[in-house]
Amino acid sequence: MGRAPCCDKANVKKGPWSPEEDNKLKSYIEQHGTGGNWIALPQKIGLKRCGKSCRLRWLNYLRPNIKHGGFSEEEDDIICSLYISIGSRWSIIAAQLPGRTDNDIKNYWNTRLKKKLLGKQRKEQQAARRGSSIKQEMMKRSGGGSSMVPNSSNNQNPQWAPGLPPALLAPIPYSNQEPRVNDHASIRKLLIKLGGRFSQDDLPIQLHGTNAFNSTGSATQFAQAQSYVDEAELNVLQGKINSFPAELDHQEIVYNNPQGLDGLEFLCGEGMVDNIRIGTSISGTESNFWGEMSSLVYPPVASNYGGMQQGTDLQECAFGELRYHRAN
DNA sequence: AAAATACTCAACCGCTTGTAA
DNA sequence: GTTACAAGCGGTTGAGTATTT
Repeated sequence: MGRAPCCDKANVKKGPWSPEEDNKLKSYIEQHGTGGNWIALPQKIGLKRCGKSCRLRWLNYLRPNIKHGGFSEEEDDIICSLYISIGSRWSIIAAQLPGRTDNDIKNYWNTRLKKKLLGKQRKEQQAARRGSSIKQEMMKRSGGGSSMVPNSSNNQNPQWAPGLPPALLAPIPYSNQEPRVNDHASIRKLLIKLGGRFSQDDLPIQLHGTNAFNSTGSATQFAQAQSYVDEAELNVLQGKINSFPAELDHQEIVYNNPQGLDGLEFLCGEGMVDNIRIGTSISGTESNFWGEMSSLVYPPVASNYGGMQQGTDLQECAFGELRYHRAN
């Protein structure tokens, strides 16, 4: 048995809003507010629209102080930075950009920002190819084989082409099987690796320097973002971890980042997750970027990440974090 | 000039979350 | 604790527009 529809679909108008409809909705809300019930609102004002549609129209277009288009470089940076930190939580990202709506940011990201970044990626790829062919040529001439020479078994090693992860060297992952899920993770990786204005180091600083984290509202929003990691997700995560093939144990789970974990199977298959460092499987000394990022972005949970980095049970840490945020 | 293709973005859909009864 | 319902959210669609061939 499915959910009851929120409105009578047969008697509801769809499609673009007319100026008359806009005026009706706007003037009513300006005078009376929403009345706390969007579903009832269209009937009150004689609009043949679904309540959800009214809400969306108001929030995205009619509400005062809405900005459209013309995203600044600063806004780009904030969006990218937050995307790295929290993924496609558009409403939370929008909360950091006054006058911007989640829909606007989402569209902007999907249509422009992502491409902008992929443009950077292509440049990096070209540079890498140039670099690797020179390297190969040099190796041929020197006659020396090396473990760094790519072959069928180790060309997913991130150490090959230093500074460029497999994600940048491989074709843009847009397979039929996993068309989008992994996109979040690979783009995040790209953002991190691209350096420059999106470099790992300046992200948190930049965010603190802007309005992103210094308002009380932001703290709440980020606590909310954290609390999205619920028990069910953790169970799924645990399942994924348990089912990891042994050869992947040098890779790193993106802690506390459910969207990064989505599509993990694919990432592992493609060798796109650099390091997995879970519990006793932790190895190597590379820094845990997500952990570090999160500890900077979400100061209250830093201790938990510390615990995880020392090999503390993942689930316990994550639950501890949940408890913290829910208690707050 | 016309057709094909690419791009943008407003709006919809369906799922999850929060909350009141 | 359970149920029902509205709000909120992110993913997706499709019409309109711009650009390329």
